[in-house]
Amino acid sequence: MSGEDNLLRLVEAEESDENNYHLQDQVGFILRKAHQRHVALFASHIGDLTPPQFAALAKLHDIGETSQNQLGMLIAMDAATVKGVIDRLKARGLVEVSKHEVDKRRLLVNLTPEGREAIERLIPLARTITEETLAPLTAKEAATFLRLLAKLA
Amino acid sequence: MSGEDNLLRLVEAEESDENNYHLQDQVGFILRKAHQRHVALFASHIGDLTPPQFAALAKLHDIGETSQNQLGMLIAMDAATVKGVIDRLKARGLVEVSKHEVDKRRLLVNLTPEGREAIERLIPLARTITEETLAPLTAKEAATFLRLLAKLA
DNA sequence: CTGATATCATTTGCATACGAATGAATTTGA
DNA sequence: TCAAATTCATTCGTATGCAAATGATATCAG
Repeated sequence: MSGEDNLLRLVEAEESDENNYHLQDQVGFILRKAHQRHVALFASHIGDLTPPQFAALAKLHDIGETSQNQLGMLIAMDAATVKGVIDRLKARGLVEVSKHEVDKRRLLVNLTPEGREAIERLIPLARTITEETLAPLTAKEAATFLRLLAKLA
Repeated sequence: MSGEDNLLRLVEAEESDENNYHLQDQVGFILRKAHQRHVALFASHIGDLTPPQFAALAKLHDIGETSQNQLGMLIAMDAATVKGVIDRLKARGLVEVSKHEVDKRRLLVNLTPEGREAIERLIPLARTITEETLAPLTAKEAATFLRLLAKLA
């Protein structure tokens, strides 16, 4: 096969690195898969609560009563999404809501005693999930990864 | 304030690093936010296609006709999810489906000419999206990040 | 050859996730 | 002060994402 033939093959089959788009190398695609893996790990340890539900309970445990909107800000959910999450936690008796006395637009959300018991029981499991998610990395790699990931988020 | 008072405050308020759980430092939470940011960037450049839809078209462009199930494997979607994605792409005329002649269980999926035109037009935009997603990192950091992220995914 | 097993696709149900529109309440600014 | 702009929450529509159940087809094992 001549050099021209090789060049022709490259061009026609788009095999050169510059012309060929590799989905599996794109940051967005790998980010989506890494996120999927984490969610699956989470579900394997905490089957009756989703990561967003856990995030809501953990944040309420951390900061105490707050408005639904403010909670959404803190756990990176828009208003429509946080409403659904809180509705489901409320239906299960893990949070309770009340009207803000002064600002009647606001809906205050707080843990119930059951919610507090649940989140305190689950936090150790969450630490395990974090460890397992990072298990493919060495401690040093994990620290580097978290630093860079935080810059992207 | 005495030393005992300080210790007491630490214990009661759970302010020690070991007792306090910081949601915003957990890899799962940051992973979710980084993914959200990428999806938003994607939408700002490619408004009429979602990342999963783009992934399906890009993979079909890469490997040609394949079964719906096989495509799902390649783009990390379960059977139920990939069906919805393909249904919507089909409704827009970007892919077409046909029965496998031998194995009657399989549904073959392929790009239409319109789908091919679309994905070839969009791939340059996807490269830009990848660049913008990684923009907070230096080139060296981005390479490190992608290497570690791939180990997690 | 045939019953057990496995694979492919579909459907249902539930849970994010977000844009857009809406209504109620509050804050701002001229 | 009071009309305009903003904020908070809700609702609707669309799109993943996955578990579980189901039906059709194909493969395997005895």
